[in-house]
Amino acid sequence: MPEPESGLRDRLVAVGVDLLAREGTQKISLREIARRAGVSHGAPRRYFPTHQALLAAIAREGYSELGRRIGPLAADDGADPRERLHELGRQYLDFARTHRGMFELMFRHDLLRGNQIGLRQDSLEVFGILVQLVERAAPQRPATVVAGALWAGLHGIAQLGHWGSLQVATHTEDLDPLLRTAIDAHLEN
Amino acid sequence: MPEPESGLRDRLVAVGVDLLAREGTQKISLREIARRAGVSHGAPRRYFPTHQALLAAIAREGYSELGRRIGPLAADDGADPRERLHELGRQYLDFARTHRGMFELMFRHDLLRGNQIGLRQDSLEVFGILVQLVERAAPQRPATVVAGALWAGLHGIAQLGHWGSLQVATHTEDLDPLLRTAIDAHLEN
DNA sequence: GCGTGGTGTAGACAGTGTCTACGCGGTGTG
DNA sequence: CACACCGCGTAGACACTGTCTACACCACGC
Repeated sequence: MPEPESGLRDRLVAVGVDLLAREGTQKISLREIARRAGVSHGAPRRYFPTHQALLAAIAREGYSELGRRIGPLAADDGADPRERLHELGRQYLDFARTHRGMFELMFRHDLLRGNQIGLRQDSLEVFGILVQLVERAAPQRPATVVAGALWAGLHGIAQLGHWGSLQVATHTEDLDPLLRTAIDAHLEN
Repeated sequence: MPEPESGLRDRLVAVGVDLLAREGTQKISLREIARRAGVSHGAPRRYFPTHQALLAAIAREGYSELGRRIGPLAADDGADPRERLHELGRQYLDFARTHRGMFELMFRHDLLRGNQIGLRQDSLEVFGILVQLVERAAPQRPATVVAGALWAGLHGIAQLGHWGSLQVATHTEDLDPLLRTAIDAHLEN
């Protein structure tokens, strides 16, 4: 339940996030969100021109949460950068596992056609942290390319792993060996 | 237009594939497919208990097409297995680029809950080819794990790359450098 | 010749996203 | 003070969706 003291806009987003986490992707229809927020189905239109715009706003909350998780890992204390990357990967996979609906929503292609600016920029912020860590862990390699390939690997592990396709590779639910393999591969040379 | 001499079942699938390629993901509703096949909206129900079942059948055509593309690469003539892997990667990315709707459909999570057997097995067939090539290219490493990580990387590049998120890493539409980085990383050591 | 079953039609139903017209309560201005 | 305005939300319509059910039609076997 969202706190009652806020504008309807924020309440709709909060209800959407909650509903998405609790009941899954197919429940977050415009009308259902409005219903749970206690308003009529036309009300959201004051703040979001379309259903997709509301979904995009909900997805941004996901990026924000993800950034909150892995942001601190960019801090430049003395910790081993490679271990940091491992931790980032674990956080990424854990987020995808515990927030499946949100994770799916965050990378829905159709959400971005109308919302090029917001969502893509949010994801770039996350990507920036990855680049920083790669720069420190493997200074001799082109950081952005390696970080890109690494992110792709991470994302693929999350996507395919929680789908069940990779169980034949790992013979277990645990994706950590794959994560380790991917990170080691990209940092080795 | 599909050939007229076939059962309705096959025609529905063919129309769906065509419609998906031509007009995108949101156009392949049950009723629209039925309309384009020239039958009433209730007809598909004779062959597919639900809309998702029809979509799953359409997705299987995608796996079949993908297998047709990369299947020949498993042939054991004298070609360099690493170059073979490159070619496989290019085919994978090209397929994802030229069949975006289909690619998206093939990995939709909600399609698999009701169709655990079919779709997942199709994807495993593709995975098997990858494992064979990895075995030949890097015999000293655990093939299934490396192949899994590699597939994840490939898939992530396709997913994120065609989304635009990775343009900051490559500064171009060309995903080949990323592909090369990923393959080299996983085979090196 | 007559049931019978496979095949497709057609209508109903609840639900969806979008659009439009309408209220209602406050704020400011003449 | 009266009045117009305006932000905010309501309510109904519309076309569309997926699913369910009852109903024709037509070929086939008894």
